[in-house]
Amino acid sequence: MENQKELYKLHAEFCKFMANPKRIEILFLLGEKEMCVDEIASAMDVKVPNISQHLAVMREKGVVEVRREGTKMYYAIANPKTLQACIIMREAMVEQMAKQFDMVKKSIK
Amino acid sequence: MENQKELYKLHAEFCKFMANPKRIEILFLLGEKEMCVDEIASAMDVKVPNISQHLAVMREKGVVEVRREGTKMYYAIANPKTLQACIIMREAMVEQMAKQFDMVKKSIK
DNA sequence: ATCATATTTTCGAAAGTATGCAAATATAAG
DNA sequence: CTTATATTTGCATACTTTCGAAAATATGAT
Repeated sequence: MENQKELYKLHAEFCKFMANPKRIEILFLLGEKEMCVDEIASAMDVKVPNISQHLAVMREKGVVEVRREGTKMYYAIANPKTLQACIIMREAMVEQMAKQFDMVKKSIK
Repeated sequence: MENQKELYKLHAEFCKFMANPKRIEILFLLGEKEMCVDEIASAMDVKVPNISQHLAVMREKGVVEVRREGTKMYYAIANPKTLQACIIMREAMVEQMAKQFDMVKKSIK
């Protein structure tokens, strides 16, 4: 029964990668194709060390996988379900915002 | 183009509710049925004010909705997609753990 | 009004996270 | 071996999150 708590802990730990806008942007970029660090950095207009740190977070959690090619490190999404879940979560957010906007509209008129 | 960044910010903000094991547990509890604060608190064996704080986070983000009945506040999931996405995210995590475990096994023998 | 019950808010301490920059490391090519 | 390029690490600082205890608020019943 107490293992449940441990599972929720792991689950939250895994999901923490989504608590930062840059990491979500990285996930969507990698959804298109695998990319190396400086490609991601210039696509996002963010400094390389910062991207590298965010990739480290995603790597530790097993969200992305990495492959070396010469001096370059190519990052890719480890499991497409991660992106799928992220997209559904965004849909839920957008639907919720629409719902709340509707309520505001109705309370005005 | 810069609106993209704003969307990722909102997306991350919304997803932050998943960055805590107790909030994930609350989401799964509410997936079964709507519940009031002290029901959730005793189901989870956590102090009521703490649950109330977590529910406030989830309310602000629009993850849960609330309905008053006398002195009690009944909480429910605002959009079932939120739970669906959360379940898929957990599947991704479990699959990833299995994959990593396999790699460890192979590197031992 | 007063009281009991349910919930929320506020405060402060401890722990955790984000960011930028400089320094360190790893690989490839000359 | 030296240099150039790509990436990671360390560290200081600022910011955020979590939680418990106590105080505040809201509703319903006496």
